[in-house]
Amino acid sequence: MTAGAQPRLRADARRNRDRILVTAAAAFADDGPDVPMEEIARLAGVGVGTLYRRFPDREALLVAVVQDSMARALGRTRAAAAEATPGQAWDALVRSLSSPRELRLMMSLTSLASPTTAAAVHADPTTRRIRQEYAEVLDGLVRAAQAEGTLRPDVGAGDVAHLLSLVAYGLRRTPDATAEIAFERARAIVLDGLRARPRTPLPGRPLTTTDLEAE
Amino acid sequence: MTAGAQPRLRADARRNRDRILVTAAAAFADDGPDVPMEEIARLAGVGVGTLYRRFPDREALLVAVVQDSMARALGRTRAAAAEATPGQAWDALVRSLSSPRELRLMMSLTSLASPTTAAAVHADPTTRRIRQEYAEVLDGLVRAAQAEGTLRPDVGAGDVAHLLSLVAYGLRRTPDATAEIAFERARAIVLDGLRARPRTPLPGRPLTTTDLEAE
Amino acid sequence: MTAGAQPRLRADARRNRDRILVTAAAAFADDGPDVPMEEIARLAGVGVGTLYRRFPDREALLVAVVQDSMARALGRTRAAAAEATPGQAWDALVRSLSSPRELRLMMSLTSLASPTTAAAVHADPTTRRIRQEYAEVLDGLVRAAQAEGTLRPDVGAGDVAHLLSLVAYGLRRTPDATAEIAFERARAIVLDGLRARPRTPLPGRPLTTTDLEAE
Amino acid sequence: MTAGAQPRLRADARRNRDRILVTAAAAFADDGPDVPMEEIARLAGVGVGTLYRRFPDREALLVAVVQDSMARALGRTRAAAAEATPGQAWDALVRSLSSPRELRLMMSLTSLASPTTAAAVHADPTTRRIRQEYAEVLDGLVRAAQAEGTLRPDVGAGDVAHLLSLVAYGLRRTPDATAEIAFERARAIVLDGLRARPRTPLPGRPLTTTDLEAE
DNA sequence: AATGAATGAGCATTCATTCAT
DNA sequence: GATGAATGAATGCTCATTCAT
Repeated sequence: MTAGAQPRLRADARRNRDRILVTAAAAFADDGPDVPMEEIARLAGVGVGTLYRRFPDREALLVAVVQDSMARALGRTRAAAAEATPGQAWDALVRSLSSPRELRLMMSLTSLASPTTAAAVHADPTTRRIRQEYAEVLDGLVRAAQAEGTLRPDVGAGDVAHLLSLVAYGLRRTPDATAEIAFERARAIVLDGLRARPRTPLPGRPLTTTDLEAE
Repeated sequence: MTAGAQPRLRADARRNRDRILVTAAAAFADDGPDVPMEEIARLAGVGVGTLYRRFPDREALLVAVVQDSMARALGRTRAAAAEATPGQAWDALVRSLSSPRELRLMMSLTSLASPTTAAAVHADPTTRRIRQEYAEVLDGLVRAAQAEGTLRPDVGAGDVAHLLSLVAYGLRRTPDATAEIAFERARAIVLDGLRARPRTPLPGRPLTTTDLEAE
Repeated sequence: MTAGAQPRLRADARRNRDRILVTAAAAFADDGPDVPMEEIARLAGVGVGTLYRRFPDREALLVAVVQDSMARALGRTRAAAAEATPGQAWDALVRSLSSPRELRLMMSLTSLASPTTAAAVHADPTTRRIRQEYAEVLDGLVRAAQAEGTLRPDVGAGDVAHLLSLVAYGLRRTPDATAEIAFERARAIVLDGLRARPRTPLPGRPLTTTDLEAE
Repeated sequence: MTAGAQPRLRADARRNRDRILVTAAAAFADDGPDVPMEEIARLAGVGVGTLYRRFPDREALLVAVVQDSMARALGRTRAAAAEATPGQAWDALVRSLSSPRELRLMMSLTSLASPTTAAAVHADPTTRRIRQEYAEVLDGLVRAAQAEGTLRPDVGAGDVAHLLSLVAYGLRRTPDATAEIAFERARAIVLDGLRARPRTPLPGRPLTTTDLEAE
């Protein structure tokens, strides 16, 4: 699932690396890109030294987490595209956004970190490659959906990616019923904005501003 | 302009306070919620001591900046609502989102700062009051727009606020032509999703994923 | 005595700066260029923060100490040169080496620190200037001594500086009677090697290897 | 070549030990006594584990390197003494200083390392023994040279050793033509200071201070 | 025996905040 | 009131050393 090119690690080292990655993703998601490295290590149940042996500094760790996250999102989108029977591109598009926490993590890590770090993520070759492939898959879906007449013809894959990531970003950190609903409603409205013709009923009931107050 | 309750400051002190507030807003917007206090002071042309005399700690400063920002946004929305001739509620809604950098700052300061700080912003009474008034105004606009048949009837002010803030959030830190276009297109699409019936042509040309890569 | 160009410090800050400089010189001399910054701060009776406010990092501190030391040595040599009545250049040369601990510190800090740091010391403009002036004064003394026939004509100021610093380096860290004698004897022998003609009796008694064992 | 008392190692282990020793000597010479153990291991082409199996800690390694170096220097001096035909003690003395990098390494490792380490080197029995034998050989040469009238009678082996090591120390880390010349000139001057009577022409041309600036 | 992974203590440095001038 | 100096807690990172594979 990961995209690194490490020459092959000893089984236990591999296990540690993975544990660190998972823990770091959660920690970043919960506390932002500045969580103390020591806390990540503690949560992963390893010493700081181990953390630093695998990831030379915070930036490297962050890049790795983003890579992992992007790779997973790419996998999901690819799968959705592959399953799409002819005339079902729209559904594939919708499904490609179906587990948005990944997207949210990517976005927040990329855009909230220091400009330097953001640039590092951007410049990383593996990251570039994944983004590239992601763009291709999405582009295919967009054209197909436009061909089948479900997606409005005046948008591009960039618009779609932008909107989808914004919606994903709307997910609050704390998983919470209202947040979930707010997310689904926002998704539906945006999809409606993207759709070529019809209009679907929104789930749940209209949200009040108070609904959003719960953090 | 500000919403605090300071007893009344000497003219120069007042000037200092305002300068700090403006500088801090810019600094937070540019470098995130962790800019060193000393840098803010330097940029504002005062000593740290002065900064701390006005704002007992970073959190207080942040809260004040958010307050200021929200107050301004509320003012704008209120004005838009007031000007709205009957049958023009939709336009008022659109205009209420017309200077989105304010919104973006509010959002990022509120949601990106540490959970503790976010909670502090949330709990602050002035902040609560402004949010409350904001909700009322927005609610009025929403109902009016739905009455006049321009806004879909199954959404609430919460949905609208949520979506508008997401779109605002999409503005990248660096002001950049593509980012601007991306923002306007996203806004148009979302508004289309919100609109009761018609459909408007999007500005610019369809974005490719590559368009978004710049930054 | 110092060569910095600070715009003028508050009296207490100045006092602190000087205290840090003196303490650091002693600490470097005793424990080498790697003494913990915290220990230097502690010895100087200030917090680490204060140390870092004056000297942005270890390298800057080291450079400042070397500068200070070199400036002092230059002062001494200049004074010796100025007092030299005609025909007394040799004595001036000898006196310029009369408080060699300064020299020893300079040497060890310059040559024992990491190559990077050594380069930094070397590149520092103030350091360059002092070295330049030092070279000029020494050169004058060398020519004068050769003119008066006391210094062998086939050496240059570079040779003299090299030898004097080596001899100075021979001083052990711990001030100790034998080390003192060893230093004086070595100086006498080297001066004899440099002298045009005569030969002077060495002070003290012949040293055995055992004498040098005391560290 | 080494002076340790290891019970007898398997051939490959022996090879490893020697390789480590040689590599460590070079690394210490190049980067000072603080080179990371891991780097030494890497340079020697072994794992850290192996390094630690042979030398329980950094100090032990350092002591071993110094021992090796001293043993080699002793060997050379002994050979010089043995070859000395009657009336040639002076030349033997001179030749004993002929490969000074060894000396330089010994010196810097002994005197630049932390006081603790220096003490350890000092206290080590093998080291003591070698130093003892070295003192004896040197002492013989000194007396012989004084008997044949080439060495001034008022110096002892301690003086000679002190001066020779200082001169050796003058060699800069980077091998460099000017440094080489500076070393040779310094040696000649010191020897002149030690010589009973005559005076030899110095090699090369007089050095300027600028000559020494390189590095 | 060799390897290289894991550990954690140690040190450099930064920055929020307090306080003397 | 303003200033900027001093403080020290917090955190990133390195590296000697130990130990599982």
